[in-house]
Amino acid sequence: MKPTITKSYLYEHVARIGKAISSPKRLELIELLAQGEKTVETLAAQAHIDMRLASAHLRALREARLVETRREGKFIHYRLSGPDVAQLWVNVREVAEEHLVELRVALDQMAASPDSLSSESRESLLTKARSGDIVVIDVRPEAEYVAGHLPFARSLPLAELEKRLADLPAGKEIVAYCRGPFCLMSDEAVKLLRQRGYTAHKITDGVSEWRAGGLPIEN
Amino acid sequence: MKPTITKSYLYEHVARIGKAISSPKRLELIELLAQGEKTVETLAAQAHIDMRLASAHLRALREARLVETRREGKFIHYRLSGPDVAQLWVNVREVAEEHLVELRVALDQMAASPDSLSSESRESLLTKARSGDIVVIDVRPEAEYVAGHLPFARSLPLAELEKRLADLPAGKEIVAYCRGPFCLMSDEAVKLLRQRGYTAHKITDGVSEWRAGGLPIEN
DNA sequence: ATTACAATCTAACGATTCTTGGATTGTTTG
DNA sequence: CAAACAATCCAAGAATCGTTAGATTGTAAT
Repeated sequence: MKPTITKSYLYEHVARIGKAISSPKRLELIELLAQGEKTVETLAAQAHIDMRLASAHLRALREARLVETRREGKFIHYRLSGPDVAQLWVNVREVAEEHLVELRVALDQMAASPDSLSSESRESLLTKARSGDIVVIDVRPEAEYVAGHLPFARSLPLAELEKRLADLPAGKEIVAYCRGPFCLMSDEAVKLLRQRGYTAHKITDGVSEWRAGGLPIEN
Repeated sequence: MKPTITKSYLYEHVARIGKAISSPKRLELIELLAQGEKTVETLAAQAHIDMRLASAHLRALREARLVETRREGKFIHYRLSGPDVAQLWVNVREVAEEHLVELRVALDQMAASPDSLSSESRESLLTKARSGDIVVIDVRPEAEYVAGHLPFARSLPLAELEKRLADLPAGKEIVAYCRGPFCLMSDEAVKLLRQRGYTAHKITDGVSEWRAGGLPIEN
């Protein structure tokens, strides 16, 4: 039996996307997947949830066609079904930041600790990084760096930062970034670097925000 | 008692936006409000739902801060809280069209009846309208035209089209538009015009899509 | 004041959704 | 074949959501 094509039939399908992004856990999974393809296990670990719960949420995302899967041995790798999905996540988050006061104060409160370079434009950061004036470090897990990173950035995962401090030039200004405005890894990195006498800042942009701004991503 | 600022607290707020757009009815209301501010009564009528149900859905949208209200006598006018909300609607709909096959076939089936100028670019349409090669008509209710319309378009609501046919130049090509890809008013207008011997086409763009494409809106 | 009417509020039912626990499938390795 | 393990499936209780009906609020007109 064919579905009757009414107006409400069309809206129902769009609402499937809305339902998919109506759960905090699923949004977190989408943000994690925006950093690159991951297995259910790593997704569950990084979102701090049970693997069975992660699987259930991923099922919902897959039914809304926002994610796709690929089997490799006994692992199943999930990925976003397109760059537009990461773009949608950024878009929804920006609308939330614009209109929900509670969210804005929470973000301000977070950003208060290590001052971020919010004033700095993306382009000027790019030219400074190109010229070598600053060193841009990607503090996410290395796998995410490999999947795509900001131009001129080098990988220096937060977990290894302490033992790999020697890799960093002494005098230069360090700029750290991670998964985006909701991610705290760059804050921790900046805190650590300042304790060791470095001049360090963070930017709130992640790869998705950078790409949404129309700027290039290296691979 | 202050809310604890955890990661999940942030995602919960973004999910409020997701929840707001997870209902077909609410999406339809958002699309209607994207055409301009409206009272609860007109919203209920145009969405073909009970006023009390419309009120309940509008309440949900207001709690997610996607709409705002203004009282005028015994009427309460609702409007989107910003242009970014209309943009979000377009964005979500585009993601749905991209990934949900059922939606795409339904749209194709609809667009089959009066062939649309999908091939035509927005810019070339704009230049043809400016030069007077074609006549662009806005077949939405006049109030929506007043709230904002495509450049060089004239208002010719579907309800009045039949008695105001004399307003249209005989030889020229007519291009009709309405609220967007989900709206059928332009299809009906084209059907009527062709029956009367006019050369008529439709474009699926509405004001929101036009604006999302970076093009100007007159007022 | 009384009436009319737009809009909201309250209550309640059925239908979903979220989450957890236990069982099951599918693949690799010994 | 058996054991180990990633991932899914299934079932069930708690919580939330969508919808309808009736009652209520607030403003304007008579």
